[in-house]
Amino acid sequence: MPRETFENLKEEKKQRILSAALHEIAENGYDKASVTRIVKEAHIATGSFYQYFEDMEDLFIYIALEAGRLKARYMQQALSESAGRDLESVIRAMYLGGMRFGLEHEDYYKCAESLLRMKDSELYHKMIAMAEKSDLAAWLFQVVGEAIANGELNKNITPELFFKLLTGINATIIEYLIDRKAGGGMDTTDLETLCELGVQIVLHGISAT
Amino acid sequence: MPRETFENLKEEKKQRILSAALHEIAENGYDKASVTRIVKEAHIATGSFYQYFEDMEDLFIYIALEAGRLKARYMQQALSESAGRDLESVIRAMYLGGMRFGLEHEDYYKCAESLLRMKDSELYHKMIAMAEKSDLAAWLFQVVGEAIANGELNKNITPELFFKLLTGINATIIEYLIDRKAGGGMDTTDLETLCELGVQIVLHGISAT
DNA sequence: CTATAATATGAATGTGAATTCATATTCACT
DNA sequence: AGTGAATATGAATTCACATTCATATTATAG
Repeated sequence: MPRETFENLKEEKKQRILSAALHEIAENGYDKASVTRIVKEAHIATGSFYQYFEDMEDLFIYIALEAGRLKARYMQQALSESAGRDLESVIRAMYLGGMRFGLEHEDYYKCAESLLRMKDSELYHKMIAMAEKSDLAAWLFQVVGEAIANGELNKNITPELFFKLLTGINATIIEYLIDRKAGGGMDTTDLETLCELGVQIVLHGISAT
Repeated sequence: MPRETFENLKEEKKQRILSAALHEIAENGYDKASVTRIVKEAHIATGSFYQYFEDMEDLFIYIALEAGRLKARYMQQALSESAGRDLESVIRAMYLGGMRFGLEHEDYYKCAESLLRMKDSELYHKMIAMAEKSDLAAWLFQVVGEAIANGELNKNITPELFFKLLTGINATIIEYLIDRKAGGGMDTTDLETLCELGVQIVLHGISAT
């Protein structure tokens, strides 16, 4: 968690630092992000950085938690727009939330991705723990448990593998989406279409439905 | 490509260096791998390393190419065991080959993964180019093209997204597999079962078949 | 056995980046 | 304005490497 001094900063400066950090980490990933470049881009002195954060790790934690909170809001929003609480609806909400978040906060998304790749760091475990405590996870757990009990799912799927596949497929689609956006060819209908595609692939695979 | 001196080394020493490098890169990834640690683990002098390789990048290239060749062999083997050349058979062969490779050469697999994450490096592009020239890729391309033309696939899938999903799902399952192996609970039937699960998920999603 | 080339070695050098620290500036309050 | 606390600054320090180099050892051939 950042020091008091950071919280006390004028909003403008705070944002300047935050977006420089976000940009740097999104671009270079967790391991190669450099304090030197961040302070240069934010137009603050090197020493000031350590006035605000213990060290690099401290900054990472701040950004990771922020990303987590932000994404959670998108998830809740999507879930509140959703009609049912059946497996398909919950997956759809999760995908829609995730995709909107990734598209509208590309930097946060990339930072989170990069952090989730560092499977050994404490930070990774903190983020996983946080995600597992969310309402969405609770719902998913319950709904998947029921679906498995009812024999609705392929009998070899474990809940653990299910989650990995679910998030993996979502990540694949979000990255595809981000690339498409960078390439220029994107309109709003694409998001809905791709989201539905993701849901259908999870449920019914790549075959024509 | 390594220097002559490396090729001239006694097989035992060559393997010692190679496996130290493999281990180091698998453990710490492309960016954080350290020459110092490699030479320590391989019991050679720092200077010797530069007798064998131009620099770190040179070593990476060597390992990446080696991993590519090794994986290609697994793919060919799986494909040669396979009956048909239809979409399902080709996907199954690809998954089986990938999973055996990942399981039997965890370090090579992890190195390749880490390299494929560095989307900007030249090495990344070299590896992609290499993969795209393979027989398997050619088959997949043709078979997917036909399936799309025949309306067998979900109409929103593009070949590009198809490949991302295919490799993404495979990677998810391989990682699940590696984790399981590390945890101890693994026998040979698991591989076949999980491979089939992967194929069914790609084709028909998570629903009971 | 000698001479020459090839290989091995690890201390020395150079680099880039994180972190600290002594000093300067600004702020908040009287 | 005056005073102490909070904040800002960037040069100095450390550190962990990669890479080089002068020297030592080993292999090869005559």
